[in-house]
Amino acid sequence: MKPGVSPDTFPPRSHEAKRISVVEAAASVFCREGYAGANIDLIAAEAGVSRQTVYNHHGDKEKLFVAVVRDLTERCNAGIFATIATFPDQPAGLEADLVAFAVRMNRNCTCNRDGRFLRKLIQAEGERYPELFAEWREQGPGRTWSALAARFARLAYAGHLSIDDPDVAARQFFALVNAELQITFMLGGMPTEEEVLRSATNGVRTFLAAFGRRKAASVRQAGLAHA
Amino acid sequence: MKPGVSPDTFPPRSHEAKRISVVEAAASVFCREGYAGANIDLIAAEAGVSRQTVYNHHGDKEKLFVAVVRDLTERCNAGIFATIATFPDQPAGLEADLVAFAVRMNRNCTCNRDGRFLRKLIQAEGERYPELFAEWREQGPGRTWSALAARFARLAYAGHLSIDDPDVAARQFFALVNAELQITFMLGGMPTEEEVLRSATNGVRTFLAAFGRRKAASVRQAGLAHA
DNA sequence: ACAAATTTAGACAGACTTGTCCAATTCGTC
DNA sequence: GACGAATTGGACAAGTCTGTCTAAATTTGT
Repeated sequence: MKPGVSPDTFPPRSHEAKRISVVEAAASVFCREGYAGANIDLIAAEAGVSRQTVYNHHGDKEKLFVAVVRDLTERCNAGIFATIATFPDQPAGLEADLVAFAVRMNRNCTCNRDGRFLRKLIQAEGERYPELFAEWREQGPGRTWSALAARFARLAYAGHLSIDDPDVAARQFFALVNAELQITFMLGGMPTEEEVLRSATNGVRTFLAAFGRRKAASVRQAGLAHA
Repeated sequence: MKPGVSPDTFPPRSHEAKRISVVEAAASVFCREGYAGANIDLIAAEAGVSRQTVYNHHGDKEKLFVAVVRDLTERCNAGIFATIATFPDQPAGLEADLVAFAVRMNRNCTCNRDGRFLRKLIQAEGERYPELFAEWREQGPGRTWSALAARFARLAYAGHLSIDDPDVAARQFFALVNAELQITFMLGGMPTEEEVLRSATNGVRTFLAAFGRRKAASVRQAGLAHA
């Protein structure tokens, strides 16, 4: 991974810092302009380094692009798993806890800088790099859905939910919670805190109406009705 | 709209046919390569015309791109409204009818060539042409959601569903029905007929569990469980 | 303070694009 | 069959971009 150096002395931090700076600037420019439209000079300028430094670190444009996607995938996955770890296993108030979880997921994974960038790169360039994005698919959604499904299964086993197929339920949870943000996502925009909360609230409410234990039948009519 | 011609004789059909041919080839190339990566020579070749003809018809690359998006938007909207017209207002079997409707929607609008192309262009270039895609947003999703919400409201009023907010329900219906196709859509792929059916079936089942009238409480456990 | 490695700015060739121009050809129509 | 409009292919200038190279300046560790 690291460029060849003397036995025990590794390159100064500034070296690594610049590498990161370049990758981040590249992520931003690739997303804004597309792969073909991205300009190495612009990336260098935005990273605050010279063009030559970009080539020294990453070889060529395509390798830089791959590095960007790998980087984003890794960070996003880390964020997703960290957030899944906060899933409410022993909920005090199920609706409130699931809403809070959904909002965390949105804020820390789906809507943050890395999440939006990765999504856009996948959408725009996914077909051009099949193996790269197949890798993302396995590492990301593949493991993510399983992990989330396991949490829902546990919640069902503990009697808080009534679920036939945890995998389907997990995917539907996500779909419901993001239902009102689709168009904003499509255009690469950043929903407001309030929109996220509203979409999550409406989504969780419907999710519980479908999968909630029937004991508390008044759940759906309880809260304020967000338009 | 049409280019200036003599009073009563309009250009031969071949003229218009080539215009269409160019726009379709352009849609394909813009989607595959992105705006910046799209090459006019390639578009011309794919359309089976000379480069000069492309310029004769559309002026320049940007105007051609706008024409492509307008064209796709128009056709997609027409398809969407035509499909919404087949919404089951007086359902014989509610679940089966809604599944069939969802499958129609997917096949004729979301997953067909125009739908996939338009979605990709919006995702990739939406930020670069705010007013163009704002127009799409108003003409497309804006009116679509209203129309669909109205249908659900009628269904609720007729006693087939129990819905608080028809707009929310309409968005959630779409989200649920496409829940299992998200990743395929992201990568610009085309789901199989079977995947579409499965996602629709699972989605409608959950939708009815949440919004169905309680009379038939056994709805959720009825059908075969699609994994 | 010194020596080695890294970074920088700039020039550079090669390739590629866009959009224009033009003469020759083809096509549809009368 | 002949006329006029549309189409074609090719050449073309102007601009942009990638990736390389070099010599000078800077930074880093010792």
